Order: sequence, then C-alpha cells, then structure tokens
Amino acid sequence: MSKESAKIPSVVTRFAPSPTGFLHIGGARTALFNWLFARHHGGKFVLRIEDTDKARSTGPAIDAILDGMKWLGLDWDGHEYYQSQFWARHAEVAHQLLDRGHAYRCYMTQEELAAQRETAQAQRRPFRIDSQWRDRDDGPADTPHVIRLKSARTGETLIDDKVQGRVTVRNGELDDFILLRSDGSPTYMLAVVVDDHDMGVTHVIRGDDHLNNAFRQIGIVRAMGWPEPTYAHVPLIHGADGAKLSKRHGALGVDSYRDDLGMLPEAVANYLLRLGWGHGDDEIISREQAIEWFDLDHVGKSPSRFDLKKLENLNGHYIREADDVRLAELIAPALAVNAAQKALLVEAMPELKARAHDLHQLADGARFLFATRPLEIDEAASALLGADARQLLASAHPVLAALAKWDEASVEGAIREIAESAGVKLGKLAQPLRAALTGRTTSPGIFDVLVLLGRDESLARIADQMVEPSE
RNA sequence: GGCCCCUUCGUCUAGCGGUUAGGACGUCGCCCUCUCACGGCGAAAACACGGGUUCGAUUCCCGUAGGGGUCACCA
Repeated sequence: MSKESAKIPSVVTRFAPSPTGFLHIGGARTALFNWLFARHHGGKFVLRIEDTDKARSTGPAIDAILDGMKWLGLDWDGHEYYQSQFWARHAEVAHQLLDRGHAYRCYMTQEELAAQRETAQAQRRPFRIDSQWRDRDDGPADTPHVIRLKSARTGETLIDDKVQGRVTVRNGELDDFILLRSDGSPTYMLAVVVDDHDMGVTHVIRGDDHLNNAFRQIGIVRAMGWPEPTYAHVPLIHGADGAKLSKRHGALGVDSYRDDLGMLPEAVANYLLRLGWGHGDDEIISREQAIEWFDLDHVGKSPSRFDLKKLENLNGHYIREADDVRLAELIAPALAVNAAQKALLVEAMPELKARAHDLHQLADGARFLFATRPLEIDEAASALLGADARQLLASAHPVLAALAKWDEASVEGAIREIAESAGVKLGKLAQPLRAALTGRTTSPGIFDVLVLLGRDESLARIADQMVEPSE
C-alpha cells in the first residue's frame, strides 16, 4: 500500500450527491473528507449534482445540499455542475465504446430478462446477465435497445483502494451493465466515469457502498484508455444500535442539526472528522489543523456508529469557545429581543454559554433576562419559596435597596452579610433569591443574575415574592 | 444466497511483534460550590473465538462466529 499521498502534485476531488433528499450526515462527512483532502494538497474540490434521475431529483433537495455545504464551510471550486448537462457527452462516449468493440447494442426484452432472472433464482445461482447480442451486430436497427458494456469474463480486477487496501474481484462476477438506456439517457455508471474523467478528478473519495461499483466503473475507464483515478471508499456511518442509520438515530439533514438540535457547524464538522478518522489523541481539531493533518491513510476500515452524546459534548465545547456576539445573534430570533435586550444578552453570554450544550438550551437559559413580571415560577422553584424563605427575602429587600452601588462586589457583600446576620448559610438565601429572580432552580451565579437584571428589576422581582400569593 | 469488506473499553479511536493496551464521550465517585453548568482529580470498562508463524502476538497468516456493503433500463 502506498504511503506517498503527501507527494501527489495535483489533486482534484469531488462530491457528487444525488439530489433526492437532504444532505444527510453521511454525505456531509464524505463531502468534508473530499474537501479536506483537496485543501490539504492545495488541489481542487468540485461539486457535481448527480441529477441523471430526473424523476427523483428536486430543486429543494439541491438547495438543501448547497445550504448544508455552505453552513459547514465546505466551499467548492468554480460553480456547481449538474450531471444532466453532459448527456450528449455521455452518449458520445457510449458510442465510442461501441465503435471500439467494448460495448454492444442489446435488444433483450424485459420479459427475456425476467425469465433469465427466474431461472437463475430457481437454480439458486447468482443472476448474471447473459445476452445473445453480446457478439452480434445484426440487431433490428430501429427497435428500442440499450447499450451494454462488454465486460471481461476472465481474469480479475484489482483496485488499490486508499482506505480498503488491495481488493480483487474475479471478472466473472461482473456483468454487462447498461451504459445507455433504451431512451438514450446515460446510466449513473457511465455518467460518473465520464464526468470524473472530463473534470480531471484524481481521487474518488466516497461511501463504501460504491466499492462494488468501482469494479464496473474501472471497466469503462480501461476500455477508454483513460487514467485510473485513485479510489478511497470510506466506511458507512451506522446508527447507535449498529443498524443502518435511519431517522431515529441521526440520519437527519444537516439543516436539522442546525435548526432542531441547535448545533454549531464547527462542532458537527469536528465530530464528523473524528468519526472514522483519527490523529493520535487529538479530539478538538480546528479547521486549520484538520487541513494540515487530514490524510486517507488514517481513515479506518470499519463502519462507525453515530453517537449523539459525543456530538453534544463537542457542541458544548464550541459554544463556550464561540464569540458572544455571534451566539447572541444566533439565539436572538428565538427570544424575539430588541436591540437593547440583545446588548444585555451579549453581556450575559459568558455566564450563559458555560451552561448550554446546544443553542436551544442557550436560549432557554437566557429567558429569565427578558421575562416580564410577575414571573412564572416553575414547580421546583416554588418549593423553595416557603414562608421562611419569603421572610428572608423581605429582610433582604431593604438592605439591597439601600446599596449605594449595584455591582457584583457590593451585591455579593450585601447578600453574604444578610445571610450571616440571619444566621443561615448562603445557599439558604441564594436559592429563594434565584427562584424569585429567575423562576427556576438553576441559573447563572446569583450575584451575576442580580447585576444582569439591574437594581430596579431585581428589587421588583424580589418584592413580588415577599408575600404568599393570595389566590 | 453469491461476491466484497470489517472486528481494541458501551461508543469514537491510538497502537503498526516485546506497552502497566493510551486518549475522548458516556457512566460512577471525590473536589470546587449559592443552584446548574464549567473546571480539577480518580475509578470501573476492550484486543470476538480457534488454530498456526514466531523466542514472543492486539499487531502477521488461515479458519469460525458476528456485523456491514452490494447484486436495477436507482444513484
């Protein structure tokens, strides 16, 4: 296995999703790996939308893919390509193959095909197309037909895959697959090979599910005498239970990670990078380091399971690292805040962000700042507001009200003093205060809360809870 | 079922013939402490199994078991 990837002079990679749905997490990782590999080598990364199946391709799906890539910071070189633009070229290659004797026109009917398939099944033997037209060219010219590749029947094909290693398949296992459908449209198998060649793609990095296709595709490459790309088939991502990734375990579109799960793109990218690839003991890896370190040699060969807990942990880390203004902007819509409130949000952010693993939690933790009186006190917080606690609040109120300065130091001094003179531990006073000020049992430090809310709002919220609600 | 691939703590992984098998997430305990987080310290936790090769196998080879992928006029 060659280890000279660092010396390859020019690299062109591509991401070629079919626009039949959102950009799912597996696709995002494939895109990331391709992007990283190209950037690492100072090469090119192209995006090609595989829309040969017109019936299943949709505009919204294309937009979702482009949005997802932009969100993850995966920029592609040049404009995106659409495979359907190159149909004429695909057909041209199919006919060249025909002229050179590497392909043939096949007039088999669906019925004949079905019959062969049934016979094979009955004999419990793998079905392999066997067309009587393979070595003939006397077919009825104006009858609908497909063009098939005349695959080698003897020998074997070896692919030196950068991830999977040297993989060999006997050519007898491969069949004469279709290049051009009876309506003249190219199949995916033909289109990818032609497009990759025309775009100068040097490294085909894609999901493991394409490994078997690689053996068929290389047949076209060789028949055309084109240079063979380097393949790297990355193992698939599975759900937490080891089964195929489905919606229940995270096979969501990247837009869901952003909107529904409140993830930051750098967290998703970092998580995806570490899923199937490693660099010693490193876990937190910046984009710059990723570009510097990424290689195909360290991509693992076994499928990995998706672990939402680890993603959440990473997201919490990146939230703590994130700029306060940026975070405030991100959650401002959810809180419907005005400009002045947004400034308060930014001010509170250092305290808020240490307590959140996703953007929704972050927004939720900020709610108390903008709550209107009288506050809604949740059940756990109400439990903290017994008669003694209200009494304590009542005695604290005038002391706080008399404070000359309302900053963290003076507020803290006053609170500690009140607790001491009342003969209670700080917590005995802090918890009822928290309940009165935030309506919750958890919040940033109580002194921070007091300062953030300001003197007037704080005193008013405390006063609201000094007496038992009368209803 | 045929073919191809995979197998280190629950999970992601480091390891590339000789290690007390390392890190991270998660879990548990302790510390910090006004709550929750954050942070710090610590613990439990893995080489699927059986044969070889070798002075010595987690590491190399072969089986077994388990898992995955793929077998379209879809991509």
